Amino acid sequence: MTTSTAFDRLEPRIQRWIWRQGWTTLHDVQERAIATILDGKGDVVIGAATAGGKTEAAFLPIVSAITTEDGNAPSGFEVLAISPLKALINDQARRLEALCDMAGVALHKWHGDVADAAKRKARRQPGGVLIITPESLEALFVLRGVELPRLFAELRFIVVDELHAFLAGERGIQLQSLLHRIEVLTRRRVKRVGLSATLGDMQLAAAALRPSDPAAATILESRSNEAELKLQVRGYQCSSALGPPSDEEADDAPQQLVATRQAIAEHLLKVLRGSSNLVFAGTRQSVEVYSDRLRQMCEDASIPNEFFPHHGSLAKELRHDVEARLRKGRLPTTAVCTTTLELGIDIGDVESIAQLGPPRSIAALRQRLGRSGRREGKPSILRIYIEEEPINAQSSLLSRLRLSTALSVAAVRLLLTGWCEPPPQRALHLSTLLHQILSMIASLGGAHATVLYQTLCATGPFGNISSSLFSQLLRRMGNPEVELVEQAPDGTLLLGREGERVVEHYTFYAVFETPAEYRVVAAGKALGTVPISFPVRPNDLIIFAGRRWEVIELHERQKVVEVKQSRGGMPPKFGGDSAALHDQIVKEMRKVFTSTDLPAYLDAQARALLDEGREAFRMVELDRASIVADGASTLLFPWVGTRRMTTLAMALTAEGLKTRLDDMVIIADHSVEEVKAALAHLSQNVPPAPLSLARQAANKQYDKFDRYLDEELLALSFAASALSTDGLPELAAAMLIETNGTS
DNA sequence: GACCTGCTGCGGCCTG
Repeated sequence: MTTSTAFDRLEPRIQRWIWRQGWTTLHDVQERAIATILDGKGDVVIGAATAGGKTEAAFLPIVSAITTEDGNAPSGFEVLAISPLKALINDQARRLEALCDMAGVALHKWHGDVADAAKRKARRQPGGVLIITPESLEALFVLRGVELPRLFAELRFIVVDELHAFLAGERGIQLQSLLHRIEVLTRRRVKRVGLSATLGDMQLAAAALRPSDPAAATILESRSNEAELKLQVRGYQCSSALGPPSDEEADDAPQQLVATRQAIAEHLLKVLRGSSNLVFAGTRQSVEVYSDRLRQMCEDASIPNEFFPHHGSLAKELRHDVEARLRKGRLPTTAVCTTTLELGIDIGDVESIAQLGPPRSIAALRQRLGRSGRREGKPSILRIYIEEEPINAQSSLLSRLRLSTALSVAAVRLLLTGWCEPPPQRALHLSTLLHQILSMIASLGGAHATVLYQTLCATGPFGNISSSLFSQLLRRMGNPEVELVEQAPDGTLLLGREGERVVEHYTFYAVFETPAEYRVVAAGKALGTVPISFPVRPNDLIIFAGRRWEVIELHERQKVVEVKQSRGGMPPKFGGDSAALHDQIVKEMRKVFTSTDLPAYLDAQARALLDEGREAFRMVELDRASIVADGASTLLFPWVGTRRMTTLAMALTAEGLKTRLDDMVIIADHSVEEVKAALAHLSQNVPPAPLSLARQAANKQYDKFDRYLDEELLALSFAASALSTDGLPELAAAMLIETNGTS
């Protein structure tokens, strides 16, 4: 440690803690973070891989700074640390305990599972570090508004863990709003430190950390070398003659799909057995199918099972068992999982990653890849498995294009260039703004409209809300049909009847919606939850938690499904929205089709599939045309992402066409000539306003509090978040030119 | 045809 000047600047007790860890050097990013956090005035973003020492990089200097400040017991929290998961708070607290202890700094964890007594104690004697979820912080604002100025009077640092998890979505805006409201009540700017995975442009992380002044942040990225990448894309296209389909699935899935899954499962068993791995299956249903199949195969071969399911609808205990087994690393363990194992939960290093089905987000793919090859000298291993259906002369063009194969190749090409999606463009977030208005009124015991606007919009994170739109929203909230707020004679806004009902319920604090569910219980033990929308009746057979069950009883009132072990069954359908594709990925797919190289990372079957796709692409001259007749309908290939596809389809609808949307294609129930006429009109005119397109869309309720908005507010919200008419005439024109160019 | 996250106060009962 003799060469480290950063080390010398730490408080002696912190230095002693470092010695005690047996560390001989500090990571490069830790060295730089110590200097930057102790010196600088501004914010800091620390970017490093999972387990890259980010937590220590932030907390060594921060704890050092608050110990040296004064010897007296503080009368308020000095550090506010926000984390997106309860499990991460527990991990974090475990890692920081000894450090804080040694430095004489208090450490309080605070989330829904923390005992009431500990929370009361923290409120009575606030000090040191508070680690908390956004929802629990929200609850503090709503329930303890009067105490907050005292609790945060001595605040010196705000740390946001897993900052990248807050980049998109309502939860991120909620967090920005809460942090801003803290600075409003303490009347000073508090230094923010964000800890993030290194994904794409780190300036975007700085903007999420402090939207009002991203330039004030210093960005520190870990310089650690990335591991070598070993990569394979494996194609599967089985006819029904191959593989023994399991009898139970045969009713639901086509025979060849069952055979394909069998072939993929056999390969997974062969290459993954004996080591620890993660298999990202894409959907919870697919997790259930594969983990059940793999367990069955182990049993049939009389070998111990190493394959376990992990997804958000499984009971906490079951998930913890899998995480602990991976972390301990004594037994070979493969988790078949959804995005639940993408975030920084400590599961140690794994040998390889498998991705079932084409990746739809490069950011997520990079995040997954970061889970393997972390040990010195070990490569990252990624296998992508693709299913395509058998084709014949009658098959549709969309099947013959082998879109899953092309998408996988496009994703790998982008992964290798280092590109990844930026977070989606800023939306209006009216649902969360409505929530924050209610929260502020509850917290302050009433507030004037100008204070709300000033705090949340003029200086806060809802900066793209005009004062007239804000008034429109407030009027709606005060509408006698809605009754969220009412106005006192002096103009102060108070909670209305419905407002009180909503705010007083404990479900108020989270800004995201969760569907109603049944709990699944076997012999008194919780297995997890299934959506209410999934029909279950007594005697039904289901696959759940990687095993097979029979439903004994359905307790409708308690929302409990009782099951017992059984044979056979179907996995539940969990539902969900479809994922959006970014422009860049679809653009890259077109390049994959028009180029001729066969990358070495494709196996023989995947090469054959890619060849077939390219052949189909050339046959209909998609390299020169974007509009293809397909029976009575016409297919449009704009080669743009979901957002611009949606906009184009809605613009065509406004031109009087009947259209449907697929991933890569718009299907119009019209002749090529009619489609061309509509495109020509779009290309020659000022694009329609997104709002007027949005007004014709059905089902615009997406977010938790959208149910309180009227049609016009919903249309505004939908237009801002789902549509983009930028370059629409040019897109229409380009599609026509290419098409006409062929004649 | 995708995924994930989170939550308070209080009444009632049991144990030492």
